[in-house]
Amino acid sequence: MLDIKLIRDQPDFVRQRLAARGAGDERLIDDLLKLDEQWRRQVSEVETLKAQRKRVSKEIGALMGQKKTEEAEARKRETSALGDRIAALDRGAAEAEAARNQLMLRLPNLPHATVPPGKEAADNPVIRVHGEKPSFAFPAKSHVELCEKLGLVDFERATKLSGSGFVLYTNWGAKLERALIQFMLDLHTSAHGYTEVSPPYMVGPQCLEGVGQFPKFADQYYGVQEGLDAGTLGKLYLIPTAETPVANIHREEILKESALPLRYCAYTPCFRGEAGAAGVGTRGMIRVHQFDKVELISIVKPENGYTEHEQMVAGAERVLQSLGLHYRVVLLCTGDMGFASAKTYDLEVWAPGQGSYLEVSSVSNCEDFQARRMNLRFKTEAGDNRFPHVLNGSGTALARLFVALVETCQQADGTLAVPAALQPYLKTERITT
RNA sequence: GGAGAGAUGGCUGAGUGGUUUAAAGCGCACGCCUGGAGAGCGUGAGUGGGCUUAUACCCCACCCUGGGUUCGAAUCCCAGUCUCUCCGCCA
Repeated sequence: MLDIKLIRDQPDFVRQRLAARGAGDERLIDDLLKLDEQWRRQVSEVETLKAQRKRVSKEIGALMGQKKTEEAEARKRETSALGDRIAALDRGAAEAEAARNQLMLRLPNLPHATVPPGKEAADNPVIRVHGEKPSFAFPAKSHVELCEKLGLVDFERATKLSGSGFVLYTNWGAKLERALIQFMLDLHTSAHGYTEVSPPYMVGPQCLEGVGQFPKFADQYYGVQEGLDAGTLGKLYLIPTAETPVANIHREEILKESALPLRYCAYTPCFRGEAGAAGVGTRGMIRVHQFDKVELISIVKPENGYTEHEQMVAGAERVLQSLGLHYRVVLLCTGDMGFASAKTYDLEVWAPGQGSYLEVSSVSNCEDFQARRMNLRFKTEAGDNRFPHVLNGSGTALARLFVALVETCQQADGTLAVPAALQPYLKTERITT
């Protein structure tokens, strides 16, 4: 959520920054200012009346105390109409405020000044490249073929269980998935200072609203119903990312300044409806309804937001480096950023069998956008309550990492050479049938 | 799922319709006192919003949430949420 005071004081600046994102949201600013103006007018009017009512009620109380019943009754009659007027004005003000807030919740974050202008993914500049594309003395196979030959994934039976977009890891595939999760958690908690948490996989709608997934993108997530009780539908949602529960851990709290920075690391499965994405990358496991991910969340003082951001990207990169994967870091342009983000880097890992880069991490500084929605604050030494910066980054997402790893590690004989970093977890140097 | 109890400020806890702002205690901050500390004394301190150059003044709202009754609600009425205890079921 943007700061209403910023919108009031610098509407042109806000319009300009929203326009840079290219979604046309800047047109909402006029409506919003109109509603805000209306709300403020009604509030100050109703508050005057409330002050009056309060005064008279006290006088009536005093008269009653002095047994001046007749006078008290007379004052009551005079004031009886006041209540109705207040109620009517209150209702009008509440409506204007609610309408204003609905608009506020639908406005995306403003891009940071260092975000390059652009319309789409093709406009994202590559910031750096790590390593080189591996070359093979044989034709590189796709992960689909490798996984089937080595029995790592059973695509057909996954479909039998849950339809398309689901993965059944089997044997070494399941072990590899688990090894990757544990390797990443260990790396972030021991080397990067994150505290491991294991959150609920179902959350209330307020958590989705808090991070900016609701209300605008409500059609992309799975709502849960308890048994046959349709009345419970919509009370809980399957998390689309660990960001949803973890960033909300301290919602509605006022943290001590000394508690910051807070750094959390969590493994969770992620559930995504991917509505409208049918047919796009559905082959194999590039785009699925359920995947595993290790997520990083930082809550920091605003002045430290962007150094934390760089540090978080470096932490996610370390995962790919340790696994010997070739990747590049991309800075998302204004038109390609997520709703809540002010600045985002994507990590794209090379998948030889696909002949393309796969997005395995997205690291964003949402500045105070989410903190405002969650009403998460910290109290400074001086006693002021301020909104912290909230950052999230994948560290990293599986399924796609699995794909890139399998395709990168393939050998001429169709087996996989396990990277040194994973050997302690898998207790083998080679994955064969 | 059944039965009961409860939800008040950072914490404990009083308050069942009014006459000044939610008593009191603990904890907290500052000051006085002291060589220093403690005790003691004094002062202050919540959150959001409106009005403002202003974190000043003034005003409004907030005693779990949402409705209602009333001139007036922490207090009365209705609905809901959550927590705790016991029972049942259960990994």
